[in-house]
Amino acid sequence: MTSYREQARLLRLMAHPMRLEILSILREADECVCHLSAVLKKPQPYVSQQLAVLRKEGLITDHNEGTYVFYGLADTPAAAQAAAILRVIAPEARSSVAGGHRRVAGCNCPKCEAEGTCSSRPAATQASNSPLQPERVRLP
Amino acid sequence: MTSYREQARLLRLMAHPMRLEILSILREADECVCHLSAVLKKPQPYVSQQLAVLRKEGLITDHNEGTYVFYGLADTPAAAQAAAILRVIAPEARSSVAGGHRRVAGCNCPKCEAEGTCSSRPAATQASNSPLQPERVRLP
DNA sequence: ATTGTGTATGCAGAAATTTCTATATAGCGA
DNA sequence: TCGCTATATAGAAATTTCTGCATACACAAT
Repeated sequence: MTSYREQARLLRLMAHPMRLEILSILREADECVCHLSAVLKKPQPYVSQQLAVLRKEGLITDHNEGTYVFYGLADTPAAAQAAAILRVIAPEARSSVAGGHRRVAGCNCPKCEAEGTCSSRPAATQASNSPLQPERVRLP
Repeated sequence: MTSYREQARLLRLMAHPMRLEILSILREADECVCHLSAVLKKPQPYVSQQLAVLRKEGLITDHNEGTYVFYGLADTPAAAQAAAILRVIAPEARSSVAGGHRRVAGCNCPKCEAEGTCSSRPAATQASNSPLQPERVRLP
């Protein structure tokens, strides 16, 4: 039986808006760091740090695909409990596209690029959408 | 739909060993402050403070019985979510006496006094402070 | 009024967390 | 190789939380 201290530890990991949203996103699909950064509208180092916290506690795992690092829920008892808690506090699916990857402007990962049918082109919304990331504008 | 911030707020309330144990106890039965203080082996002001935190957020409610204040899970959506989370992280009942009150040495509340079959009876507790119970333990 | 008991609250130092900036590492293509 | 991109990490400041302690409050009995 897990002690209250351990249980509180798991809850504390989730008791953070960003980490909670990250877990909520990863519950549906694996995503890369830049994707999370774009969705959460937070600077990449900040997202990376929160991911490191979750990874250190065994809630999520990472795997590389080229230069991209994809994160997903781990296959551990703690992660299973976290998923169960997520189902309790947010039974409904998060994204509009149920159970899938949601393309987002500002992410260049292959997973995002593969989906051609995106309503909003990155170029149109990038200027106003992500002022947190240093903008890399490619001149022709 | 509740935001991640609100959800994280609820989780943070529970992400604390003492508060978690308090909720776990109150899930089974209403208890007075002195009872919780004795069970948790923590000074009364400390317990009261944690109870105040939970009460302020609407997770628990209190009602007076004489000088005693009994706390129990509130009848709010937040409390219902908390109970659901408790069932996830600790499905089994906490106390040996399932679904009931557990007498504890150091608590003089009428609820504890009513149960006569206790292994350790505090010798110096002849303080007849139970206005609701006619049967007082009185020394001649 | 005074005493005693149960409970609530305010406060201060300590400890932990949040969040940012700056910088380092690593893979890929030219 | 170099430059670019994606990610990780270190450090630090601001903020919040934890926790023990003293004391105040409420109420009943003396």
